[in-house]
Amino acid sequence: MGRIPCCEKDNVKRGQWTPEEDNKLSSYIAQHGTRNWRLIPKNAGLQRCGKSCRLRWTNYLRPDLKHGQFSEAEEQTIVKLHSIVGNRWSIIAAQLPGRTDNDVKNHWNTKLKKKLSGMGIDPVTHKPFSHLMAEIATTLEPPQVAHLAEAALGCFKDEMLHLLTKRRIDFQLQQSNASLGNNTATHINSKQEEQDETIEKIKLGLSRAIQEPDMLPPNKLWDSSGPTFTNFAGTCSAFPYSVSGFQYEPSSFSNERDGSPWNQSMCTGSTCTAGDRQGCLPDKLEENGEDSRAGKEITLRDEPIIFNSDSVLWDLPSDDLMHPIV
DNA sequence: AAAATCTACAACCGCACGAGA
DNA sequence: GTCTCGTGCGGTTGTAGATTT
Repeated sequence: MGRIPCCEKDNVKRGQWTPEEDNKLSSYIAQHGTRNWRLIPKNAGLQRCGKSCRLRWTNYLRPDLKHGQFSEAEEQTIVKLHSIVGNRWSIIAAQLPGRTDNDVKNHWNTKLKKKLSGMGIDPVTHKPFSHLMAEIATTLEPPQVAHLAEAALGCFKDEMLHLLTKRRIDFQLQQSNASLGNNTATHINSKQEEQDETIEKIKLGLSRAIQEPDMLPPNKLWDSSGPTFTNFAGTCSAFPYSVSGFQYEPSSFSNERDGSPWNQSMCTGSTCTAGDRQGCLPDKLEENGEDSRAGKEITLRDEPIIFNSDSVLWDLPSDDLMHPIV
């Protein structure tokens, strides 16, 4: 037997809410509270489904909501928490006062994912793409590695060319050239040179990541004792360590023990070993039982809850958390 | 100026859970 | 234990406005 619908779909209005509807809902809730969502539309004189009313209230009308842009601190919190809990938007939103899970989800999907990708970081694993490639490369035979490198370079090249030829960048280059008194021809030449140089740097960085044996110990790819992404980034300046207006905040990820800003983010991946978990976080969180909903205890496989009031959430001080994640 | 494309965000949908009968 | 109901959640879609061609 299927679930009965929450309302008769024929009789309810859908789509954008009007200011009048917002007023009706807000004033009804101000008087009567949010006790029974199924009854609220009827009693408030709205031709909406109760679920729609609940969503409208929780995501938009609630007086404690923030409606402005996400601050850099909020973005960093989202990135950090996402690297730990994944797409558990309600958990992430609980740490951001005035933000809803829908807000956080939308912001992640529209902006943060792209920002991370633009920084060469996989938004799913939170690992640098180059290291993912290198990790894959360790499982391949040398001829296959060559093909992989070719394919990766193709992707990088297309992406970089796309980015570098964006109108906005042209405009910025044009402005800087204009201020130097350069003409259009030199502008185009310098842009082409910059593309070529960038591609060469990508090639160098990727080949190093794949070839350097020390860089990727077979069974402990992200070991804190190994070479760091900082080193890699140092050899490949085209790989953006920070992107205008946004940083992956190496300082807050910084592991005092080895000075590597990236090791902790690397620990989120499937290759993170038990030893690596000291001071970093698990590759995957496992919940007690099958429930993956907010409010449940989150545990490491055999380890105690990682979120307690004294513990450090990565390097996010516990004070930064609005609500303990349990 | 108009069409095409992109972006951001609101809203919807279906599934799952917990509480209570 | 089972069923119903209310609610929470995450994924997806729709769309208005902005930007680019």
